[in-house]
Amino acid sequence: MKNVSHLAIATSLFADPTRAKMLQTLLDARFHTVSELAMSAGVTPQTASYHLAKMLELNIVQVKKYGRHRYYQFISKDMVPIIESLLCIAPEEKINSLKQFDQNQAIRYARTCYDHLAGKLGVLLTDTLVENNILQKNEDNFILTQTGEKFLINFGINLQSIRKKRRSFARCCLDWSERRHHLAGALGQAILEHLFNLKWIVRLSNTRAVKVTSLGIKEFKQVLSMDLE
Amino acid sequence: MKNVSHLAIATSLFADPTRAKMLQTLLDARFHTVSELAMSAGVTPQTASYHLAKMLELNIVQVKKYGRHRYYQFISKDMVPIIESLLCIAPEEKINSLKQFDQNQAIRYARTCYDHLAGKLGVLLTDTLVENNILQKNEDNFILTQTGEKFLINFGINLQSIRKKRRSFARCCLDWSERRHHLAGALGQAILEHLFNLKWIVRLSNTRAVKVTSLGIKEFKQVLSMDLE
DNA sequence: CAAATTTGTAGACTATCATCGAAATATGGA
DNA sequence: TCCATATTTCGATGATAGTCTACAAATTTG
Repeated sequence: MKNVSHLAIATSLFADPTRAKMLQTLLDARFHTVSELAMSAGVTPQTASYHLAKMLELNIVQVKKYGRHRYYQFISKDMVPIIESLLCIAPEEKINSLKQFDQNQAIRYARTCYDHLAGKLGVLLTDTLVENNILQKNEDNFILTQTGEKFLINFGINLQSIRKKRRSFARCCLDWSERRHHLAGALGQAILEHLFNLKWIVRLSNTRAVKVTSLGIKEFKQVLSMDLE
Repeated sequence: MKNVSHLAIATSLFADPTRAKMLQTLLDARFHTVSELAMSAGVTPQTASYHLAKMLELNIVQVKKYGRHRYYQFISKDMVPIIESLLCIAPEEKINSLKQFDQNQAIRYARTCYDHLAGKLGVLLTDTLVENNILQKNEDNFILTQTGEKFLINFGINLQSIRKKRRSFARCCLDWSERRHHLAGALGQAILEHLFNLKWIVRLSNTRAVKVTSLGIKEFKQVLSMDLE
């Protein structure tokens, strides 16, 4: 290969449909085997292996070996906002089947954006926190109000340990499907984890979409006045 | 083309070395002709024309016609942080000639990041504004202090008109060459424009690198205590 | 009006990349 | 130890994209 612009090398990672599918699968922050990634991308394990070798070479995934299984995961969260912002400028995807439509709707409704909640639910939750004066929007960040501190402590969030983390506390993340901001950062991560622990939402297999449980529907309404029905 | 991931479509724009070069040229926010872009990318005008057609189709550039010249420019600033963040994950570029080394140094030293100042100088200026209590860093934003308001008004910045703009006021932008933040947003734009107007810095031909003038060296030192020698 | 310049289009060519089948390697289980 | 499973490697193949030459179209200049 000739002397090539490094921008092209970086983006060529995403510029193949198969790799793009695999990368979006990896956005659920879980470990995935070669076979799983092959299935989700609709290619053979040989093809998946070829692509994973490329991503290893360019240091965007890491691999852990357990017996004959290889578990792949993103090396760093830095990829996440890049991928989300690339999705913001991506053209609309054509839907060719009912299954694809359902999957698309599910992803748009509620998904993990690596370690925080995104989609319609993520944006609605963020809006609700702002409307209830728990958070205040300030350009590309959210500020936690005093009212909000009380509420979150009461809700079960350990603010002290979150504040110790060396990362953005309450960052805005531009939601590609809603084209508005949802809450990211350490607080976004803590809230997502807490929602899983409370079982208001659950993970699904083979997708980074998440499902609101019956309990969740009830509790979102009771605790946050969010009507999800 | 088969049913393709929209992420791949979006990123394929950047994933070709020629297009990547053209896009980085366009990052200087100026209009460029087909011939200019062809030259900066090292291809024939026909090849440049082919690539520009693709970018037009995917709505990232706009074209204005004046006689037989076609002037291309980015449609939106939204591409800029995406490109900068992609450059953050890009591998280091190999330097094969002294000229390339000089160009690389110039770009790293001081460049326009579409409409604000980036590079070593951009980060140093930002640091200086923070150290002198003109700005305060707050996660992904800067806050203008009262001291800072007085300073900037005195410096010749029209804060009132900037505040009216519907965009981020003083956003952080991650500098790919320094791997630290420089000031972006409406304030970043105003300061860059003002530095051009004061002739402390000047644009160069065929590059988005900017040059600090002799006057600029003097004034940066006198007004901001920045030693650029 | 002819020549020059800029840009776009068509077609051919080349290089590169992604794919899979077959086979090899590594590991686990019976 | 043999068989099964997961993954990687190799080689072949086909598809696609980017390139340039040649030419056409639009506009400007002399």
